Amino acid sequence: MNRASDDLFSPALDGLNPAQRLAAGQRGGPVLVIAGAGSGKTRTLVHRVAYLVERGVDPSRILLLTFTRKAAQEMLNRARELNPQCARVEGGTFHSLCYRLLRAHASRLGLNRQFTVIDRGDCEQLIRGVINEQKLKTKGDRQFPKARTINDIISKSRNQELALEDAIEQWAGHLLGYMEEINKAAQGFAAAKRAQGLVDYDDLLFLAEELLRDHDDLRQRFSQHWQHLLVDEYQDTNAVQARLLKLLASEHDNLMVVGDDAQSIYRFRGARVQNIFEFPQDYPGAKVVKLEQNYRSTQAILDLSNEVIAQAWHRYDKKLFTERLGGKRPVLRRPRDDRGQARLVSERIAELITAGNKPEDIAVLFRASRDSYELELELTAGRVPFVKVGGFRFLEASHIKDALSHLRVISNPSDFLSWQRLLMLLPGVGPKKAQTAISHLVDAESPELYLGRLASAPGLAGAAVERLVELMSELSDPSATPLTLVEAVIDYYEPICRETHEDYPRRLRDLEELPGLARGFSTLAEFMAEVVLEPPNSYAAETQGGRITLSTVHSAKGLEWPNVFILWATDGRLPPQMALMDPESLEEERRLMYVACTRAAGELTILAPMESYQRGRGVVNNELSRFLAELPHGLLDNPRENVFEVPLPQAPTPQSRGSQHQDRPFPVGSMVEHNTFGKGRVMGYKGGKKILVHFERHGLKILLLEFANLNKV
DNA sequence: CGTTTACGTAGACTG
DNA sequence: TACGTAAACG
Repeated sequence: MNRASDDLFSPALDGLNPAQRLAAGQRGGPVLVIAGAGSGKTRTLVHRVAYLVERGVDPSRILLLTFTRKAAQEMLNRARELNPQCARVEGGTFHSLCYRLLRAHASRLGLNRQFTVIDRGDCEQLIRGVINEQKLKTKGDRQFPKARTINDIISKSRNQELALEDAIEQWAGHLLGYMEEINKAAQGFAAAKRAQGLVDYDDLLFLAEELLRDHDDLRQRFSQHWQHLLVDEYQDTNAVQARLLKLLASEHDNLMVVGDDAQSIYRFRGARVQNIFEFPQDYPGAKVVKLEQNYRSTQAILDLSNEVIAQAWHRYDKKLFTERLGGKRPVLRRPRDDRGQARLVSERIAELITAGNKPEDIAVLFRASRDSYELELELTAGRVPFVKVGGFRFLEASHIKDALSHLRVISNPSDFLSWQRLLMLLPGVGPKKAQTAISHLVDAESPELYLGRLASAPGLAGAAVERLVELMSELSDPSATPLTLVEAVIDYYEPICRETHEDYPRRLRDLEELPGLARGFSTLAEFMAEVVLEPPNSYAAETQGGRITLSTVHSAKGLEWPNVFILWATDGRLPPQMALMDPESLEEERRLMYVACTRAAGELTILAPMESYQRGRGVVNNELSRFLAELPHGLLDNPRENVFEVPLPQAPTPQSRGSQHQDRPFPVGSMVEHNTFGKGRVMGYKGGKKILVHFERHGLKILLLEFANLNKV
């Protein structure tokens, strides 16, 4: 009878705590799950999937969207253990979903059906080409923005949906003088993509939105097809992703999003933490469930983490708690410099391993990829095996791009970017000859024609070209599998790689990874899309056992280890110098520190070298990261066993601490009214003196409490 | 002579 | 790594 009671006894909800059960056992409609770090978010989603299937929802009509495809696969594997039928649930990333939709309906948008997905490096090269072609840069102009910078600006303007000028103003004010050139570059870039059938990551989202928005039959069809949508990491979605969800959910509103505003760390690439705040308004009647019990860390680590995030502008107030009371207090150590830091960490790692800890239970986290450089040297010297995650991307390595460019022109012959790349591998061919050869290819329509023209293009002759033509005709065999194609390319490219790269042994080893990736794909297009769409970090991580992990904080998102080290917890590194001027960036850095701390289950060691060497400035003193310096005493252990180490800075004065918690006249989340700005919602407090309000008509404002003159609504 | 290639140096985050 | 310049190539 009682509908709630049959849910309560659903086997699919076994083993969940009450809050998790409440979330996983929703029948439908919009649901927002605020899932604190380590609160069993994945577990909840897994059980949610099993619950829906158990209730009779066709598994293939459930769609699970996650940050990486690997995350989706892992969740679905776990769900399958609860109910084998869950194997048929569909899962992936936003980008892979968009790719599928576009692939199936490219013609509706007038898009080349053979379109190729390109990565950031490709975008930059395309922009570089436009700059040269249109002579946007006057010779010797050192101020002229790099292709990378221009691409960043374009991508930011698109992700945040700002006019290009506004994006330049906000992110690169010093380049306002190049407005016209950047504008032309952006237009040329867009034109080049269109002409060559290239689609970048941003395009995937916007084109898919266009497809569903402008073609009502498709919107209806897909929305009806996926009856339940589950979205992980909602705090890191951007505006267009939120609109895509709206379109996909339009027929039923069965949308569950899961996230944690305190862990939003992708603002720099367009993520809108507001999405998670606005969800209840976007979906009136949405249920909000908070998961606050942490199953990962000891109380000592949570105490620190809670304080780190306590002053953040986050609206969904929550305090993590755990049953793992006590635990070792996190340790703060202040070695003299990065070598001292590397030595301390590697020594401690050696101790941990000697004491019986497994290497794979140890992780070292840092803000930027190069922050681990000294430690890598130290670990290599000490023969401690490690795997580094983040920073380097397999697919962006030049030798991988070289090899793949041959396959790209097979699946999309108008991909001139790849033609250029592969032609320039030929001896005696530089940008000029490649360009003229390509202009002879332009109006060829079939791969065969391309081949004919390639062989006869002016300036191209000789044994190397013959080998290339031979390879291309081999690759044109429509019955060949991706695996055999990849092997043919490697056979062809290997001698070139040996010639051009000093460090060819390492590069050849990378190339040997490709056949393994290609295995199992039946079409070249599928394989190429997979390789571009799946963040390549995950490939290496699969095979690693017996190694400690070195990772950027971003790449560590969602993961945990019993023992965690955080490097460079200093002002200038975490937060980085660049973030110090911009309050919103600084907030993101604080969340990053929070994410870093909450990765630790049992033991957390934070390092903050006293000094560092900076180009142009020599040796400089480092302040302890402001996110730690502002904390009350007692949360961190600060041993003085090392001569270079210094005690914690002065504890904050009693009144400043007191004021943080007491002078909060309006509860976070409540509505207030301001004389000029009108109504708004309290998002949080800043430093005890400032309040953060999101006004309905004026957006986010930081106001001084003393003068704001706010009234309760 | 126009191109390609080799080389030295400035500059770097995060996916 | 990428760009600018200079040497080498054809």
